[in-house]
Amino acid sequence: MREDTRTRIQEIALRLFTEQGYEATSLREIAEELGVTKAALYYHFKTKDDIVASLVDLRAAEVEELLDWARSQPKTPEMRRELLRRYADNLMRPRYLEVARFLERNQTALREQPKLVKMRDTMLALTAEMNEPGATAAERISRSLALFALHAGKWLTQESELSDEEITKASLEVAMRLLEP
Amino acid sequence: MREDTRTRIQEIALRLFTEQGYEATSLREIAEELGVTKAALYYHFKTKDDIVASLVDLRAAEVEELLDWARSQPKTPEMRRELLRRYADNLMRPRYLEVARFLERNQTALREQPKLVKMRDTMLALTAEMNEPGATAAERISRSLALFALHAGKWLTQESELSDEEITKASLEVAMRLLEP
DNA sequence: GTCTATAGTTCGATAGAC
DNA sequence: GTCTATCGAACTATAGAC
Repeated sequence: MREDTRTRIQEIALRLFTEQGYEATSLREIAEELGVTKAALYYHFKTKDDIVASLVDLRAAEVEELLDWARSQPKTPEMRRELLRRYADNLMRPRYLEVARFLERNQTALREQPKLVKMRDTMLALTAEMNEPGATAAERISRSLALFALHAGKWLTQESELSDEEITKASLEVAMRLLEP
Repeated sequence: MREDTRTRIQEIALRLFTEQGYEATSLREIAEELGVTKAALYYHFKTKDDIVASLVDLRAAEVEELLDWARSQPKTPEMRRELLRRYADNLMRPRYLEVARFLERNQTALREQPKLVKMRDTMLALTAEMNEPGATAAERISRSLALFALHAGKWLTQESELSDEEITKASLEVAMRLLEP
């Protein structure tokens, strides 16, 4: 049985938005690849922006869940390590990683998307949960960078002979070191 | 005496491309802000893409110079530290940093710009110069991330109460730690 | 060097038939 | 749910006058 059209639109849009950029991808292209006309897309999504919103939703829920968890925990070194582990686990899910990459690459174009603005706030709050009030500038940068290191490994994969697993493991290792005093 | 028009076009384009994105910025907007018509822009630059090329040139020269220097040096820990210092110094120049930010935010839209493709190769070669042949995955990621850490501090500045100097100093500190075994 | 004017194209979005 | 047909608006780029 075939996937429903709505999901297929999301898949194609996600790929094209990531490869070419949001603005550079027209609804005509998406429709053509799906084998329908633009008008059909408008049956499933109110606007082009609505497609993006539906993609953000795929990721936002998990990040917010992670923030809720972090806030329920004491700010200990072990909590920070566990936070990185959980974040790395999320990044392992294929669909999630694809959305993350799409969002990374289209920050400017989507800077006014309300759902994305909210998610950015959530991410910022997440880094805040990794720092005590008295943390130094180097500590703040270092710990924020730790979260980022988990993403960074992924784009190195493209040009490298290393396996996906090696990259994931090594990224987590580097991230963990950034937490150490 | 007024700045020449060509330079003013570059300045306005750089700002708008960074704020709104390359695709989202039309030549009409640039022309309006400059107080001329689109046609005037076409006198100074052959295409919209040509404006980008001229902006990339502002940065590419320094990165290539840095690569040449790195290749002339033995791959020692001290050479890597010195490389970070030089890279951080480059980032301090205002115009250079602005171009870096513009390029970061428009990677997808500009992925086929030949000058940018070349500069990406140069950056990749630069990270390669930071690793011995036998380096582990974690070392490779860590050292590549060190270069990136210098950029990362900059976007944290926006939301922080920290001064620019503190950020720069702290970023270099974090980057240096990423070089350590 | 800068202008007006416009060609040529594409876009997001809608109306209405089936 | 998908189609045809079309709209108004925006875009890049060019031609030619001044």
